[in-house]
Amino acid sequence: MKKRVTVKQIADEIGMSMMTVSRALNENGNINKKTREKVLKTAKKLGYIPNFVAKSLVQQKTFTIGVIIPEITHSFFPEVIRGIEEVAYQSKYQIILAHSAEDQQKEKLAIRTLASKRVDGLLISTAQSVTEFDHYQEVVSHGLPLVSFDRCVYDIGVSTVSIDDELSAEQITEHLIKIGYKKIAHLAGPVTVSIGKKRLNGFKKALKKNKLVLNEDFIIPSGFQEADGYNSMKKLLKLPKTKRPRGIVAVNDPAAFGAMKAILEEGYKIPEDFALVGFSDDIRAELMEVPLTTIRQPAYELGRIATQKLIAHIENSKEKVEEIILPTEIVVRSSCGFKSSS
Amino acid sequence: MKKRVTVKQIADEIGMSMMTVSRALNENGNINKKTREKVLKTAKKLGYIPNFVAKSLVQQKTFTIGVIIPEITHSFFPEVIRGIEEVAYQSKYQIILAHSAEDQQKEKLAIRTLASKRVDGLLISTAQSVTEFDHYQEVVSHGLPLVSFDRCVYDIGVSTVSIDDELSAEQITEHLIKIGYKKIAHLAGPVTVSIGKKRLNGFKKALKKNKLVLNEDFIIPSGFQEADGYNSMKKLLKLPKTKRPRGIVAVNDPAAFGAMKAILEEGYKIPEDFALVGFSDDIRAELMEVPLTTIRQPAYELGRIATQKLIAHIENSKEKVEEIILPTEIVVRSSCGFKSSS
DNA sequence: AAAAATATTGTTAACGTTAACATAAGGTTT
DNA sequence: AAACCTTATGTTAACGTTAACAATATTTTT
Repeated sequence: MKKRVTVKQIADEIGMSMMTVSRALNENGNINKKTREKVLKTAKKLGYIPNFVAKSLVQQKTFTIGVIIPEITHSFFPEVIRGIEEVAYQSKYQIILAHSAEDQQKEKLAIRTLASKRVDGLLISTAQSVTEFDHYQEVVSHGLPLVSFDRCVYDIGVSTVSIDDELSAEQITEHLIKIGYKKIAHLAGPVTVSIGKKRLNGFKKALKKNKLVLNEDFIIPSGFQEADGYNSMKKLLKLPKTKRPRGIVAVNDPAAFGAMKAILEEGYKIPEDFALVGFSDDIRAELMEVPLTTIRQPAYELGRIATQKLIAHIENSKEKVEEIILPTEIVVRSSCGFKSSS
Repeated sequence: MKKRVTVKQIADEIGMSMMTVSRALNENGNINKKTREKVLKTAKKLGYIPNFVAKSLVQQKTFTIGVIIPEITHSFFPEVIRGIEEVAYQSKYQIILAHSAEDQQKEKLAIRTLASKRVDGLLISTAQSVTEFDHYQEVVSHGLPLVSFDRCVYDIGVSTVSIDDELSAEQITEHLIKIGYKKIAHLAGPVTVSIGKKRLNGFKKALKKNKLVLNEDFIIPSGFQEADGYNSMKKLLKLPKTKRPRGIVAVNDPAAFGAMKAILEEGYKIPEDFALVGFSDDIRAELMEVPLTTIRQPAYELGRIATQKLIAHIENSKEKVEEIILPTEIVVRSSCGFKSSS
C-alpha cells in the first residue's frame, strides 16, 4: 500500500505551512487565490484523500449517524432507511447501520459501540425483546442526541417520531366491528414495546367504545414476526368452535401473514371464516392470497422526519424535544370481509 | 453536555499513568490484576466511553466497512445487507451504508466520502448508470480493499462475488424454449453493468444453442426498475400482432413486474398470450397476480460471503483475489406456462 | 510617510489514544 | 550478592488534522 498523502506532504511540496494547506482545502478563512489553486493542484497531483478520522478527533464531530433497526427484512424498514439516508445525505452525514435482530443484548451492544465510534446522533427503533431502557438513558445522559422512531421510548427526554398507533389500531378494529364482527381477537406484540402496548390499547378502546365485552382470552401474546402470528393463530384454532373469535386484529402485517397461513392451512376461508387485518401495509399485503386490510404507515416520510429532527438536535442543543405523530390511512382490502357499496 | 471522560481522567483519579489505564482497558500486555480491577471500576464510576476515533487514528484502522448499494427497496438488497451485517458483526466491524440510488455521481461521491472516513474496506454493487470505473480504480490503487458483489466490475484486480448470471439467464431462457416458445424477447438491463451484459449474453446463448434466430428488435434496452419493464413492454405491445414476441425474459423481477402490469393492463393473459420470466426471486414474485417464474439468488449468502472475503482482504493483504460464484436455482411458477407433469 | 486596517501566512498546542522504548521493582539463579 | 529474568509501570512521540493566537506582508487611510 502506498504511503498515505497528508497535509504535511502537500505543505512540504509547495513550501508552505500545514495551516495554509488546511485552509486552502477547506475553502474557509482568508487565503490567497493563487495559493489555494496551487494547493488544490498539488493535492490532486499527489492523490490526497482527506482524513476524516483526524478531523473528527479535532472537531469532536464525525458527521455520522447511528441507525439501529430491529429487522431489516420487514419491508417497512428499508423504506424508512431510504428516507433516513436521503436526509442524512443532504446534510452530509453518513449512516452506520446496526441490526439488533430484535435482540436486547445486540441493541445494547450496538448503542455502546456507536457511542464509542462517536456518532453525532442515534436513531433507534426498539427491538422486540427490550424490557428496560437504561441503555438509552445512559447515552442520553452523556449528551448524545437520540431520536426514537416507530417503536418509541417515552419519558426519557428524547424526541419521538411515530404514527398514532393507538388511534390507528382503534380505527382498524372499529372497522371490523362496523362490518359486524363481535368476537374479535388481538394477536398482540410485547407490551414492553411502544407499538405493542399502544396497538393493544387501541384495540381495547375500540371494543369499549362499541360496548363489546373484552375477552381476555382473545388477547394472544404474540410477536412481530410471521412465525409469531402463525403460532398464535394455531393456538386460537385449537379452541372449540364456539369459543373462537371471528375477527383477528394482528399487531402487524408479518404476524397477519403468519395467521393467514395458519388459517388457510387448516382449510378455513378468509374472510368467510375469519376476518383478518394487519398493520403497516407491508409490500406483500396487497399481493397475498387474500389481500390484507391494513394500516398504511408513511415509512419513507417517517425516516425523513426522524432524521431531520435528529440533525436539528445535533446542530442545535436547544432544539425542542417533541413527540411527532404522522398520519396513517386505513387500506381496505378483502381480508376484512368488507363489501364496498359501489 | 457533560465533559467527556478520557483515559487521562481515569489515570489521574487513580494516580497512575495513561498507559497503564490503556493497558487495563484493553486487557492486553502485562498488568497487575488489582490495578486492572481498579481501573475498570473507576472507568465505570466515571462513565467512561472509549473513543474509537482516537484509537482509529493511532491504529490506522476503523473497524468500519463501507457498503454501497444501488436500490435498497428491491427485496434482494435488504437480504444481502442482513448477511453483510451479520458477518461484519461477528468480526467486530460496523457498516456504513450508502445508497447510490442507481446514480453514478452519487456512487462516486460515496466512494470518496467513505475513503475519507477511512473505512477498512468497501463492498459495492454498481449503480445502473455507471459507465466508467476510474473511481473504483482510484481507491484500489490507494490500497483500499474492495469487493464487488452482485453487479460486479471485473479486471480491476478486486474479488467479486456473484451468481453465474450468464448461465442462469441461459437456463431460464432455455426453459421457455423447452416449453415451446420460439419468439422470445429480452427486456435488457444496461450492458455497462455486469449483470445487464451477462444476462443478455445468456439469453443470446440459449437462442443460439437451440438454433433460434436472434431478432435484434427483440432485445429491448430497459432497466432494473419496475417502470423500465413497464415502458419496454408497452413498446413491445405496440408492435403489430404478428411481429410480437410470445415469451419475455426480463432482466430482473422488478422489470418483470412492470411488464406484467403492462400486459394485464391491456387485457392480455399470462401465460396464454405472453409467457414471462424474471430474475432474482423478489419477495413479491410468488405473490403476483400471475406468480412469476424466476431465478432464485442466495442473497443472504451472497452478503455473507462477500463480507467474509472483504474481511479476509482487509486482514491479510496477501489474500487471493477471486471471482466467487454462487449457485442459483430456477423457480418455476405459472407465468412461464409450464405444465408440471404431475 | 506614519498609522491603521486588512489580507495572508505561520506557530503552537490540542483532540484521545496507543506503540515503542525505558525504567523500576521484585524474584531467581548461581 | 552479583547477574539475570519477570512483571509492572512510566515516558515520549506519534496518528493527521484544525483552533487559537501570533506574526508578517500588503494595502489603505490620513
